[in-house]
Amino acid sequence: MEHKDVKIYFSSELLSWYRLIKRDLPWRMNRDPYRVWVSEIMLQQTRVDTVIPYYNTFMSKFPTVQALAEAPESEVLKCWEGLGYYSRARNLQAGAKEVVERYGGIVPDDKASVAGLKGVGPYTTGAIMSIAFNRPEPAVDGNVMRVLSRYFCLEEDIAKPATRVRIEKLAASLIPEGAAGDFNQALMELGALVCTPKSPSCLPCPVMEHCAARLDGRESELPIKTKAKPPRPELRAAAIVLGSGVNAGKVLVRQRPDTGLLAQMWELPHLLLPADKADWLDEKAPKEQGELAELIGRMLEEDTGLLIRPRRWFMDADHVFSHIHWKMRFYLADLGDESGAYAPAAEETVGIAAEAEAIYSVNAAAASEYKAGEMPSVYRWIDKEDMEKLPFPNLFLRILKEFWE
DNA sequence: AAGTCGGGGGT
DNA sequence: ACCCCAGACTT
Repeated sequence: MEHKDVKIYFSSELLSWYRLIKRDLPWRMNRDPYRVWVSEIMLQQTRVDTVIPYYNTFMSKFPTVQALAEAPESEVLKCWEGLGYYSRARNLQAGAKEVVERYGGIVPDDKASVAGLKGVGPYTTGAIMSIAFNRPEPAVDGNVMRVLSRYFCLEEDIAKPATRVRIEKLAASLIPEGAAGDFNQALMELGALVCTPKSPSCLPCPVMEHCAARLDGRESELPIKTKAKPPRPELRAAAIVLGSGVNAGKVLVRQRPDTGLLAQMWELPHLLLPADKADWLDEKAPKEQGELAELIGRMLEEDTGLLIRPRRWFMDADHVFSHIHWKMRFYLADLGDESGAYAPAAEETVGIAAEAEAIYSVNAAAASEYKAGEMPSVYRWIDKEDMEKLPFPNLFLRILKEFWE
């Protein structure tokens, strides 16, 4: 069969298949460009099943572009809590404000305008233009690169940006007349349900007959993708500081800086330790816990002006981001008097070693993720009800929930 | 081109 | 454990 016919076969069979079996998803209720836009932002690097409940909550809380544009940012972030990549939420709201101010609250049927919105890159531009407006623009995500790599037996590394650009041109050439939205969704639906990353199920595939990778018996070898570097480990000491007096029953939390990792989210106060102190978090070296506890206490005292006394170990927790692996140790602390001290087991050594002092001064200067002069000054005492209002990343949410149970 | 940005589910 | 996910942005 001619190459041209292999392409026509692919497009036509895939489109028919999609129109028969497509899933009934909340954002497919209609083609409201705002609904499409929100769904595509949420779906960036996030699975459909994860997004669905967030999407429903988000749309009921912010049903229109105007509603989103006018909402307090903390409410938007709270709706995004646990979904990850929080800059998506802030960029989405910035985009909503731009649509209100520049386009009268109507998402423009114009590629350049859509592409100019914050958080909207090449994929999302194509998705919005094709799904909401049925414009013949490609929408190439991980699914599409995988499906097309296999069907056409492409051996380019899909981790390279240049590959996506090339596949975009191929994808554009496959769009059937007048069916851009359905076809682009069909490609992704196939990648999500049939042509999956591992062990693709070729038998039910609507285009298996002319799939080059399958005909070569290489469907499980494609696509080719260089693997990512493993996340670097970071050791962190954290504290759950219990309030007293008017703050009895409350815990000290702080808001992160407005840029960078977990920007503007709330967290329990913590401190980065040098990488060569891995044994400090080794449970086989409990004698070091006194030093670690004193360290986090002193950092918090300096930062808050409060007299903070770590009392005992609470729990250890690991959390893995894409590029960092946090190994955390949490201490319970309170606002003790000068006589208060960390209460170690009998065999533990209490006191602050010279080494610990050195680490502390490094951290206070610049060694944590906070640059000098950017230490978070926003501390707050919260109870369980306050926790429901402020946005926390999941790692701290889990600790707080465990603490209050 | 490489690094920065979350978190969870599948295998 | 490792992989990937309806990617975008910064350097």
